[in-house]
Amino acid sequence: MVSMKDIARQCGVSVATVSKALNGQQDIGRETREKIRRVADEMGYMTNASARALKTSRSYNIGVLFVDPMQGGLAHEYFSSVLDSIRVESERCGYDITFINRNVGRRQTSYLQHCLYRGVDGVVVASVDFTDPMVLELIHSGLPVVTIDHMFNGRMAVISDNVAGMEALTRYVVGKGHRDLAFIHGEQTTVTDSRLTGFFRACEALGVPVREECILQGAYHDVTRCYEATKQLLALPTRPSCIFFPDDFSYIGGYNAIVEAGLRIPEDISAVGYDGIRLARVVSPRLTTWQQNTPALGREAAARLIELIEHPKTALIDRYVVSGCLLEGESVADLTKR
Amino acid sequence: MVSMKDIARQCGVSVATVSKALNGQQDIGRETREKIRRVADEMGYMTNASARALKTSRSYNIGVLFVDPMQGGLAHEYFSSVLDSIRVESERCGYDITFINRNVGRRQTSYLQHCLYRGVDGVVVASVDFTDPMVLELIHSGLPVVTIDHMFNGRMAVISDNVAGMEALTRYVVGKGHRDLAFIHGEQTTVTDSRLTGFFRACEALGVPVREECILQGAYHDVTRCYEATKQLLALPTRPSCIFFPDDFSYIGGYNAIVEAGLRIPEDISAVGYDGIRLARVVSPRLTTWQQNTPALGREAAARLIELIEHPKTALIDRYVVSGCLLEGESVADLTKR
DNA sequence: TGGATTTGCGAAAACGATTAAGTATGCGGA
DNA sequence: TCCGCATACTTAATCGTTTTCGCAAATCCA
Repeated sequence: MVSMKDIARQCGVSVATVSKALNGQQDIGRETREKIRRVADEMGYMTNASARALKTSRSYNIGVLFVDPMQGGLAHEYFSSVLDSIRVESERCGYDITFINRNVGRRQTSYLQHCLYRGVDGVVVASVDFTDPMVLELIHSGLPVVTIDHMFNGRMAVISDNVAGMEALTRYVVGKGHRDLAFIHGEQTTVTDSRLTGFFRACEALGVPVREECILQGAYHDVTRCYEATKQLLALPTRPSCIFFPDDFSYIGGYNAIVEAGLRIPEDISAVGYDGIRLARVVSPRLTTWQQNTPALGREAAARLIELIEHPKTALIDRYVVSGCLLEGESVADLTKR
Repeated sequence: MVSMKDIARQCGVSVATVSKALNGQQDIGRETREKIRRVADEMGYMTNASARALKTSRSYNIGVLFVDPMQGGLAHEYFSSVLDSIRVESERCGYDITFINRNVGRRQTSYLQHCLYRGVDGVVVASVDFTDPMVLELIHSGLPVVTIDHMFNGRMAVISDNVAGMEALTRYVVGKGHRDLAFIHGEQTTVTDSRLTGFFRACEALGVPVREECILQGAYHDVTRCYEATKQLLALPTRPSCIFFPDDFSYIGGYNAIVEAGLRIPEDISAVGYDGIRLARVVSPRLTTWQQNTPALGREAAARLIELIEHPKTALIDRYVVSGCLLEGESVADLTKR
């Protein structure tokens, strides 16, 4: 590896001069600077990130804590999409990302220790169990932190508008004339709570009664459980006219149950998902769903974190809400025209 | 941050002693070692990765080059699954992973330069354009490298058995009595070539003729193109009895075309995919496909790379083939029983 | 012309670790 | 008693940068 020392020797100057020339300091003559840069290029010089980080305490590395409760992990398009946009935005700003885990060498440590070990400049925390003490330790450690889809006092948060999104989706469905809704929700999490809130808020506002037996527990991304839940709903004396699924993927389970029962979507029963993953656009009939703006979610999280890292004094800590939009498919019947 | 200096002061020894005690060197007294370790724990000491890397030239960081030609990127479950298993295995061995990209600071560089910048100990190269000069530069740089699904002379490779997999899948289909096959393939890549080879090899061996008009170009992960290609196939004077799709996801396009034509799977026409992603198991009818062992692919790539890094003398460079397995669904009719 | 100021560069310390080489101590054996 | 040799530690150099301070030469102003 060619280092500044080599360039210095080649140019007949000191390493200090090389450093300053390469970093654009002002107290270097134009000619010297140009010569140094040219020679550096010719010799294929590249900064040594470790040395720089050691000296400056800035690694240009941001940690990403991304533990998914139910294995699957990146298999969920929602997560992989958010991760990818975090990566893209970080790279655009000159940062690399490092997955925060509990190993360093052959030992186990905490997430925070791993961050200290790598000297990350900040952390994006997403899709974890926000009650895990180790996660909380990290969040309250003083490191610049941005959380996704969860809020902490005094910490930056980027959140998807689950309440507003579900409220809008519900209003859309009701607007199509549906008055008997069923809701299969995911595991008990902040996100689930928000979506239920949005759902009930819309129903209440629009004067749509909700039957208790039509609110069922399913699970995100779980086709089997949603298949079961759907069968349960179809077996009711009076069938709901539209079913809300935890997400687009789990809708497949509902779809199967519905087809199996000899019913058609949307003629006999309507359905909506949540997420707006690619699958929703390609199934037939196309699924009506609420599209979360996952690219913006990741991008904003990274951008806010970097803002926080680079301008700790002026960056104001607050929550940033990312809005989604309705992805209208063909899975909701228009009852007003009948 | 508490450093070795702090521990040394606290214990009344030199930093050298602290370093050796913490790293398990032998020339330190038992009592001293224990005291130092205890104090280090109490003070919440953590190694500074930058300092260590600077001194030892080992970063315990492996680079992952993962550029997907057609955007989507991690959205493709195949890739995200491979990536995740690379990550898991690396972490198990005490390595972190860094995405290799072309930015450092606000400048553009080559992939190789980025690797030098971060001082990665080795690189896994997957899912890139293997003809890109910048990729080749990296592969031939002398850095420890493992490629996935592509082979270079003198470089370690982990590859999915596309030839054998497709051959086995084809044999299965033919075994079910199908004698008129259609094959929609993906873009021209090594992987596509291998699959076509496997397909034709099986057909030839089994004496199954293949009609020219039944080999069509589709695209991986592209529902629309496969929808079109399928329509084209269905419009033929005599319909093939089974269609091979580029992958499980693009099959959805074919499925839609088939349903639209008023045909049923597998009663009227059969279909198979490739990959074995989750979707294949949850659509109805379940898709018969070849399941690639993506967890093993990523795991082996990481394990081999680390072997190469840690034992450069003894690790033997070769190719490692990961076998998949048949994922039998309900999308292929058994014509032998008719 | 002479003093003040600016400009351009170098010397050296520091960041936090690792490691080769050196030193003090204790102990056994001849 | 003295040598030899472990044992347990310290000293000091080093990795590649950054950055403060200092200094000489050049330039400016009166």
